[in-house]
Amino acid sequence: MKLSEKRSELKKHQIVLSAIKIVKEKGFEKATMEEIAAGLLMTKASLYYYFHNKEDLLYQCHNLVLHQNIERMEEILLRPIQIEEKFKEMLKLHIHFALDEKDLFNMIFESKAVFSREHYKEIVAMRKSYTSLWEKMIKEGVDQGFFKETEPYLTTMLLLGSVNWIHEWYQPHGTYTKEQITSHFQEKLLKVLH
Amino acid sequence: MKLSEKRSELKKHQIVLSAIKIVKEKGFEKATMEEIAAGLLMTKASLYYYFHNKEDLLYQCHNLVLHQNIERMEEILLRPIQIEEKFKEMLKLHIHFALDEKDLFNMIFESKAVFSREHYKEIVAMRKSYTSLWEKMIKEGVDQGFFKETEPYLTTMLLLGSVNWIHEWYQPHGTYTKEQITSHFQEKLLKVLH
Amino acid sequence: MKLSEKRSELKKHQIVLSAIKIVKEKGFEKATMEEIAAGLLMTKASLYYYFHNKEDLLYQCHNLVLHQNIERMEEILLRPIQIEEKFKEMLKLHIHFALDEKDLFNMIFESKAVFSREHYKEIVAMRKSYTSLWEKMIKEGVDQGFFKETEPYLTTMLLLGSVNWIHEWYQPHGTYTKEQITSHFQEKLLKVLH
Amino acid sequence: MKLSEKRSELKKHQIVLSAIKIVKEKGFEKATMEEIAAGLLMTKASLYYYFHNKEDLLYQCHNLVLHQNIERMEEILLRPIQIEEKFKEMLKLHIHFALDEKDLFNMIFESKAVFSREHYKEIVAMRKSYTSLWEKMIKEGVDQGFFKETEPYLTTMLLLGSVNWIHEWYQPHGTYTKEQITSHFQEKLLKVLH
DNA sequence: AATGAATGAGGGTTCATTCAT
DNA sequence: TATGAATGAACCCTCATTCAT
Repeated sequence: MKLSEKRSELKKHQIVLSAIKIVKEKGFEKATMEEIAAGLLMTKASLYYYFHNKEDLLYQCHNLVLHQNIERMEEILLRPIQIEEKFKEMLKLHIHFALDEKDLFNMIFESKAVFSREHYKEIVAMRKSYTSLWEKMIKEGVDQGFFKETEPYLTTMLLLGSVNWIHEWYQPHGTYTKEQITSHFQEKLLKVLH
Repeated sequence: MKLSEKRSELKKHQIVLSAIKIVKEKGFEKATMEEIAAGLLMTKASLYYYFHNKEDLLYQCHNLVLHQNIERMEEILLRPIQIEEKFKEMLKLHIHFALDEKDLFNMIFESKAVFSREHYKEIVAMRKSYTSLWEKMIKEGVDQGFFKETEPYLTTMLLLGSVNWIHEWYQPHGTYTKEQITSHFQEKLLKVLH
Repeated sequence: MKLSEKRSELKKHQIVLSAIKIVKEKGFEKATMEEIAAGLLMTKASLYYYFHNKEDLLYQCHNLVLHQNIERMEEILLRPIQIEEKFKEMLKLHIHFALDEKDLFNMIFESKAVFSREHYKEIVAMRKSYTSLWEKMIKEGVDQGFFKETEPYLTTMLLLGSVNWIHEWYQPHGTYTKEQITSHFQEKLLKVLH
Repeated sequence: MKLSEKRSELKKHQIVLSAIKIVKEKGFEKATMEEIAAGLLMTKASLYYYFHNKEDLLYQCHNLVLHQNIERMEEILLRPIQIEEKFKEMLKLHIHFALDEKDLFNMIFESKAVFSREHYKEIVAMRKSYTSLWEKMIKEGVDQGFFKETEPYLTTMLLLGSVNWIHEWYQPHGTYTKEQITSHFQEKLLKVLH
């Protein structure tokens, strides 16, 4: 890779980061090219040098974030700890992501007719990778005799659903703290697996 | 109620249904007044005869759907059946609603900065009514000694979250039928309550 | 005139009065048919039974108000008082009208491209009637040897201009009261006539 | 200032001029962005590249015109001529402006609920600057013993009102020429000051 | 590699006007 | 007489996208 290409890649990355930031602040639909560019002291026209269009840029954002999360989950899966601890850690990570990065999280888990068919296929595949990690964890628990489960997929969906929902009712200064919620969900959802 | 008023109410209802349909297809933000009107062979200007603005119309959609569901849930709660059966029935109803009314469902449970402060308050109150029914059911089970639960609210959120998510991964002609999913969730979520 | 016609005339008059009221409150351009009708517990569609269109209705308003003013001015002109007193009275009346009926006043003296050519001609004629009264008063003063003036028309325009402008800078609770202003203008403008 | 900025300023200026022209023809409220743009063979969307919104554009129009006038007036005030000559010159300038820039003039002296609170404050301040120049002139005359006046503000309002009104009755090819009118007003209004 | 400038397409909203009833 | 209902035409404004430079 030539130097110029490297510099180009770097710039692309910066743009993606800026876009992510805006999505975090304004939400998925309200993020405008103008604002994404402004965050980098660029003009929106320049963005089109690096990305075909808005959908493309947003897709890259999606990718980056989801990949990061997958990596973190994989890291947890590899730790030499009890399966129940793994489960708790994964849950904790997911919950914190959902609550701390609300809109970003939305982008990943609730994007509808925003992406092109092409990209959408890849998105589905990537999500599959993510949920597979959870299924893998469940199977590991089953193999080790800690969990009972014949439908890891359905149960993964149950787990993720319950936690994906949290950001809809969680209130930063409400009755329950993030830690209390995490703890409660860890306990209850373990019952599902046992 | 006079005939003309009845006809007016009917039209309003039709518009709401059309709006719901468009919201189902396009999502909340992408639904346009133009398209909502077109579905009824009207012009968008006509909609303003029945509703103050887009936000108002969407709020009415929200109301209609949520009220219907609350009524149905209340009916189940009053049935003279075992608490576990009640739970299963409520879950079944909620799941079927979530799957049959996909994006409308989204509108109800994911509306954020779309509604006016006035309307938003009422929405929050209405949702509270709905979740209260679930909490009530849980407490009933606890009182009868069938369930163990010290945080009915958190657990309600867990239950609803897990099923609200189904529409994101459910595929009409996929591996699992609606019935299988329902059955699986009933079984697993009962574990949470026990 | 048949009874039905009489009733119709009455209704027309009521509508005109309502329209005048709205113009007073909202200004000329912002007065809507909807609101004019609402003031009479009617629907805007009904207005079209009595008036061809908005322009027609507004024209009638214009007429009524201007005629009223003309009548009052004529009454002053006929009083058996000193010419300078007449002048002062006319000035006072005009100023009070301008300040108390701001938007109504605007309608009469600042209407631009709102009226049809047909109506506009009549409006111009009516205004001419009004200004003629001032010219007449000036001439009377000249004939009696109190005023010196060779161009009554131009001076009338000068007088009226200076007072028509007051509502643009007058502040109800400002430095100067209506009475102080009236008094100052009476004094200064008399100098113009002498 | 860079070339590009200069070009941008020029364009802005052109737009303002176009807006002024439309306002002249149609009046303040009836001037549309569409038409303002059409006058420059642009689309209305382009206008939003240079101005935040219609109100902003119209505010700039206002500014341009009023500033120009203030400058010219200040220049007259500084001339080493008799105070009565100054007065006549100022009056002449104002009249010519009022007649040559008819409705634009209206915009400046009759704008009410059109401007934002922010802009409105500045407008009031700017007008104050303008009228202050007249008051200053009057006081100068009083100090030099040529004029008698205890209320320069009220009299300024009287003077300006009388001439601001001219454009409402002046007819380019009517009985009186601009020069005759100017001459008449100079003479009569001097009486007010003496 | 970047951008100033322009635009097309569309969105929500308002309002005078019409017309069948 | 009166109106409920509908509409067309405008209006202001936004934004992704393009293109010459």
